[in-house]
Amino acid sequence: MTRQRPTIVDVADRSGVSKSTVSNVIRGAPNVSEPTRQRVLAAVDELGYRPNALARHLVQQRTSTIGVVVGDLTNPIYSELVKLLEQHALALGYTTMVSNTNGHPEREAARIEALLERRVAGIAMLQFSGGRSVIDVLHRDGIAVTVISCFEERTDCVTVDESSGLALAVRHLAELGHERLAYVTSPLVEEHTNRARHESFLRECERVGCSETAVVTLDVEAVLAHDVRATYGLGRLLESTRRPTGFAAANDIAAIALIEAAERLGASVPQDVSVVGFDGITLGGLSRIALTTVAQPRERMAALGMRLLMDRIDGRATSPPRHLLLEPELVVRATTAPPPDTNEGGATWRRRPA
Amino acid sequence: MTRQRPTIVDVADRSGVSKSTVSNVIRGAPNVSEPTRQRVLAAVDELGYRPNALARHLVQQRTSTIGVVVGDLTNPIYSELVKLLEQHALALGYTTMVSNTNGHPEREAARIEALLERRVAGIAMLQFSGGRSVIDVLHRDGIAVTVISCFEERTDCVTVDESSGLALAVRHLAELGHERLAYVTSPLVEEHTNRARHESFLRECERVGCSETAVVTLDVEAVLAHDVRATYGLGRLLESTRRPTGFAAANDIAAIALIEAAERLGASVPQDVSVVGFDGITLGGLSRIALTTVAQPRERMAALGMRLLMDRIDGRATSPPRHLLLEPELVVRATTAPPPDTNEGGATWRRRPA
DNA sequence: GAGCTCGGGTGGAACGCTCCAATCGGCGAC
DNA sequence: GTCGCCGATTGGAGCGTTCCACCCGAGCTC
Repeated sequence: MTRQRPTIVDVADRSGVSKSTVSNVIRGAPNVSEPTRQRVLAAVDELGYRPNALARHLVQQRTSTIGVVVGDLTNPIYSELVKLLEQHALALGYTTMVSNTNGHPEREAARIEALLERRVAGIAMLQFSGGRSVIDVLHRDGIAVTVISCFEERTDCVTVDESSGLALAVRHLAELGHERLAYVTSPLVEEHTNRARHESFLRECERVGCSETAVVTLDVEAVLAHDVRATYGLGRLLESTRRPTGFAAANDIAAIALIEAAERLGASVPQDVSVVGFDGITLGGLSRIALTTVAQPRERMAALGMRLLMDRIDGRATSPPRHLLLEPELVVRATTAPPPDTNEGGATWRRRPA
Repeated sequence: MTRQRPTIVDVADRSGVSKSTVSNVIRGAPNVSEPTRQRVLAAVDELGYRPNALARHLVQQRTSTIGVVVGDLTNPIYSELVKLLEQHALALGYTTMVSNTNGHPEREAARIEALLERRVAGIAMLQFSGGRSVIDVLHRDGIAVTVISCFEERTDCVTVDESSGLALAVRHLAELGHERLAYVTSPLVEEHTNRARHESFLRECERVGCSETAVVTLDVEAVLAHDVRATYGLGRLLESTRRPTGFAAANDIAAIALIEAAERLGASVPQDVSVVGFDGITLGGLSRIALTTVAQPRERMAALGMRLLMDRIDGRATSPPRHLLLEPELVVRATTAPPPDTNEGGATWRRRPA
């Protein structure tokens, strides 16, 4: 730590050229004779010189860093998306700076501020913690933004068609014979997205002629932490004689938490209760889980999202926001089945004694 | 994009003070009179001024960014660790820059290079993709480094005591009556770590008097993608009459993949085969998985790791690397049971016809 | 009233780079 | 022999900050 880091002039001195020439060599500019190049490269090596990106970016007035803002890195759908985005960014010569907001609005605002101060070239938002007001901040700044995996009117975005996604889920349940459906969500699902998905759920319920619906909000973390209080609400719902038999979830994690909670309450999935997730996380494919779900085309979303962002950064795209809507796909596995036969006089399921 | 971003001198001009005073206000330096402060703040607001961290960091010769290098962000244990690390960093006034290497050595080298060019204050390594040679690069650079969740002699590190972890797993299986054990790993587990865990496994097997051991290497991604070829090796092993009945895995994901593969081959867990994981990922607690595992104390690891790193960054810690060894904890759930009774003449399990 | 202190404020030299305009030496053409 | 010409090389301004040394004037002490 004592010794100073070598700079471009140290390299210049050592190789007997000007700093401009060193710069030319480093940046691979043309018009540098081969012998000079070699001499410079040798000096770079001997001194252990490493260019300072801060200085470079400062003078160039642009960075090659892209900010990625995500609400919950722990949710596999997001960690997978982040991974893909990083891959694409890297291929385009950019580095990503991932910010996890943990669902805290203040944290989100702070992280975005930090990204802007660092003059990132663009920002990919995967989720909003503090609602859409952050969009105003970003707009005012004039920075390139792309929203991925949830719809946003005012910026470029690439999402799955949520209403058709929920429609797939509801129709699947209806076709199996379910007549009383419920929408499952968690506090971690951002409000706006949640509302959109819930509305789509209701709309499709109406369309298939299902008039009885319910909503379950599960505290996913509490359920996974085996906190019994987290299942009270669901327990009450499942005890009613006209309990829902089909559940469409806002995302796979909520669906998995629902299965966990339901089974802990003594109901079996899919015999007593059917569950459809939303996202298509890899772990849902495990045969022990075998989650029927509405899968999002992650690879395409990441690729297209990065493309939109690049278009903005390069100024290729102009004012009107572009919205890309992809088609989701229903993946039928083993958490859905026909509802229990209720003709024999009421629910077949009985709450397991505590 | 057309208008220039306001700089500190724009603010100075507008508020009628020098740029030094603006700087003092922004940085919250003392010796600024209240009226002046207000005037400057007003100008900041009107112009939408946002300080440029690049310039600041350049002149200060240090950044408030910490690099986090991780092999596979998709593995829950790592995404959870990254999340925790980011949280701690944020609390200390630092921002993290997460780099996923996807297990590619060249990618890892490139990402570390990018971090160093950006003059990060320190680097937290969660995993090595290209082996430990990167440590040399980091050492030569003289940057603060802390390795978290895998042991590294030459730098500060905080890990779980792997040999005692594997010992817990093996002893648990032995106590249940298993006599033929196998070690399960995947190509994603970094070589060094893998070797250490395997050796610990063998050592403890010997200690408990189990002389028959085997190794299974599962391509986790292929198993999850339902690629039958990925289970061939395991199938052959399970067909042998002296097949192992207890499996200790290098990590939870490998354990889960083993369960998946075994069950697809027709074996039941834990009736035919017992499995112990390593990591303690949250999803392992789902009752449908109920993975018996050796849990790492993630929170403590992240907290201590960040502390070690900060000590280095602030120059508080001096030369000799500090190694923190935490005790892992055995969490017994439902993937382990006594071995099937083999006294009745051989394995009870029979391969499910294809 | 001379000398001091002290709070508030300022000028300017860095920080390490890029990039533009300018320079410099051959070298072939006239 | 002089004149462009052209490739290789260089000086220096500037990117937006921080921070140190300095300045200024008001109030205090003796």
